[in-house]
Amino acid sequence: MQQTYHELVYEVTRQIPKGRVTTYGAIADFLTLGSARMVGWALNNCTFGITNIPAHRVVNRNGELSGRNHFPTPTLMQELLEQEGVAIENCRVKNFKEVLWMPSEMKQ
DNA sequence: GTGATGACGCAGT
DNA sequence: GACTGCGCCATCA
Repeated sequence: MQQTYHELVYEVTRQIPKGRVTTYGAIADFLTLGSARMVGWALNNCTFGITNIPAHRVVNRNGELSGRNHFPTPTLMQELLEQEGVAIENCRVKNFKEVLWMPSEMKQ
């Protein structure tokens, strides 16, 4: 069993604290994947069985819920984030900078 | 085996 | 400040 990108991405995504969000770039940089696209691709596989992966906490560099279209319902992502205390404005994370969480914080 | 696509990011214009 | 084009690696047709 090889720890592919998905495994790593899943693990990192699972470590995202409640009320916080991270970006594809942050994960890509932390895992040194080389490109944020790999993260999106990995999460795409994750949605295959929406397990315990809070993919709704992963947004793009702009803080936009770019992946909402891949959820059962486009609003689910926003709903979940709002329930966790993350303010969403026009499909974008409000105070994105304040709720932004980086994988490196996981170790601290 | 080749071409196109993907839940993105960055540099250049 | 906003938009466009290119690159990243892997998977699918």
